[in-house]
Amino acid sequence: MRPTVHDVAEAAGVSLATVDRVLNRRAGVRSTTVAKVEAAISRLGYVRDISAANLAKQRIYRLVFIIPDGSNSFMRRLENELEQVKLRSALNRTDITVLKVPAFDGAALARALESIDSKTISGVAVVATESPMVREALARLHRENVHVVTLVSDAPAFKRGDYVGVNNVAAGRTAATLMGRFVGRRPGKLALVAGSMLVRDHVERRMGFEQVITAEFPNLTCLPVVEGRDDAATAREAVAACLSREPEIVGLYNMGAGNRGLIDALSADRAYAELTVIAHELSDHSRRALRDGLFDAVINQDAGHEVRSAVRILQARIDGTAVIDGQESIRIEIYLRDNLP
Amino acid sequence: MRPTVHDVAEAAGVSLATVDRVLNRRAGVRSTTVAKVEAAISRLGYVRDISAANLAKQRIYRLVFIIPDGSNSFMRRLENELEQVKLRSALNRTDITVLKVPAFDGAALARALESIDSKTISGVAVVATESPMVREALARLHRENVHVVTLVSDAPAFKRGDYVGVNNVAAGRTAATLMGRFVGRRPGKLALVAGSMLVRDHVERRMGFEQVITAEFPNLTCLPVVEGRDDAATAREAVAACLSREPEIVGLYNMGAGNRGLIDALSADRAYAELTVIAHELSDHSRRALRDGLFDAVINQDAGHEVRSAVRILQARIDGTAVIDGQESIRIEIYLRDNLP
DNA sequence: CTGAAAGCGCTTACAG
DNA sequence: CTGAAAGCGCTTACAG
Repeated sequence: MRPTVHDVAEAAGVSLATVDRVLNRRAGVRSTTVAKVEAAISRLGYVRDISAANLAKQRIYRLVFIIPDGSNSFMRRLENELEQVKLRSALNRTDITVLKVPAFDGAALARALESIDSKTISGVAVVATESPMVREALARLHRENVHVVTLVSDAPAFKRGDYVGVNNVAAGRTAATLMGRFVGRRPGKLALVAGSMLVRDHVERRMGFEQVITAEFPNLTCLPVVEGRDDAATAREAVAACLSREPEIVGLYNMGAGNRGLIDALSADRAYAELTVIAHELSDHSRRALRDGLFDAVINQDAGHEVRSAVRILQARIDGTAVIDGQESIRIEIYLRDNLP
Repeated sequence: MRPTVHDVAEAAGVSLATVDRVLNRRAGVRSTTVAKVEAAISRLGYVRDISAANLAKQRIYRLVFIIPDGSNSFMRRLENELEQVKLRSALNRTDITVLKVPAFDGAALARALESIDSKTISGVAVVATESPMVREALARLHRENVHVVTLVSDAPAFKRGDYVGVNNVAAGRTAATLMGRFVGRRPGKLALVAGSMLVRDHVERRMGFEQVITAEFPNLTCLPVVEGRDDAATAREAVAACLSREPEIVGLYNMGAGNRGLIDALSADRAYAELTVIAHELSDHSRRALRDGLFDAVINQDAGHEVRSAVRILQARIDGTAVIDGQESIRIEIYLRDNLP
């Protein structure tokens, strides 16, 4: 049988209340008493039963998730996964509030972060936009003991939280290797499409992509990045213009959202079916494009995994327990039409 | 506040004990009483707190995992992940016993299954070998209310359990698409290496691989399968012989274990560096081969995910709660040197 | 600075 | 067939 607080209390010659004080590092215990209890704990190999503790405490993990508003389908998928988690959240003594803020808007994000009451909220997960105001707002939460996780897009200047998302430089490199290998040895140009070069993920993916193309596929050259604003109509126009302007294009890499617009542009001319196309994020549209052969590969991150991971990490930080790294590391997934889940 | 058993008891005008009897479908309650309690439950929207129930019951989930013995490094990885889970298992009121049996040996597996005492064990996860004895042993467990999960390798004839693993036909198809695209348009032959054509996973991977090569890459032809017995030395000899016998080989697909032998054979002649090589399962050896450019892609399934998933599913089946499909579906992962975790 | 007693949401003998 | 009381492993006022 595992030892309990009763065993510790008896072994240390103190009461349950005192054991509890030591376990929870509450002030006001004589240091010799603390030592006695700690000795008993390590002698017995006592490990606290967190479920029982949470039951007694009637602890509820109050978490806030802040994600971008708008039509970006990956963000909507994230929101949908959050809804799923909320349905089961009562069972985990977890209460999740979702806040939506305008995309690419540091000031709005900072305001949302400032609105968080550290008295009632114990953890925050946020799709970060980089800005000094955001950084300061995150720092305030950290000072007030609110645990922070950055989700999908990191804020490297803020070092006090966990990041749940992929390494986007590596994701760009992965796309480039697939592109180079799929295109083969013939020479040609590559069209690059991003949402905005102001967003960190897209900048990083581009960097990784160009690194590999330059170093390993000298037959290919990258054209300047076309910005689609993560919006279907804008992306369609931008891609169509680029494709008609540059007849030597052999491949296209969309590192942002707006796959719907991209698909429309590619469907406009049967000659485009020859292009090697690599995009990000699985959705109904990108799945169909893979099945139809319009896309050759999709790089994905699992939104459900990210949401569940962020919740588990916040809970672990709040409880002070360990995080299982293997379980929480988000993979750079490659999908062909053959391995779609 | 969520309603509790006290609220239900009061609303139904009965005692806690009776509420508990109804909740746990214990016999010996008058049907009108059952109806009253069930009405109260649904009226209040009562949901049982499983942690509290497990605390009161002092429930321990006693699980047995049966995996193949031997040098197959994927199986050793599975075993290692099980050790990790066991380290944390006391926290989850879970007790896991690992049984190792000779690989490819249905009789030995059946004996291990027969040794399981259904009085004390409530769930079993097993890397299945197909045989009538195994099927009967699994059926016995099911009859005696032991929940069963097949792990990595399914036993389709036994339909009463969950399968935690990948679709191996799809995995073979995925390998073939990568092979065909990486090789390009030049004609040539493909070497296929398996552990044994008696194992279901390998048969299925081969089927998927050949389907796609035949249908979509007419420039390529698959050579007869070479058996490496999932053993390094045997695999090395078999591959070396095949490569020297067939000068027109442009690609090699290893659908089994034994990557170490494969790597040795490929390292023997610098000309082999030109080959497109696709293998299964990430390990120290296959990672290095990817980094060195000896392997072009590795198809993987996440052993840690599989073990944790099997545990969660067994717990859910024992508790009668829902499983989260998205969380438990095992992905066919593709790794290039760029997206290694 | 420390302890006795009640309580978190369940389940379990035991008694009737 | 049903209920009162104690207990699972913790925490929390409250009293001293």
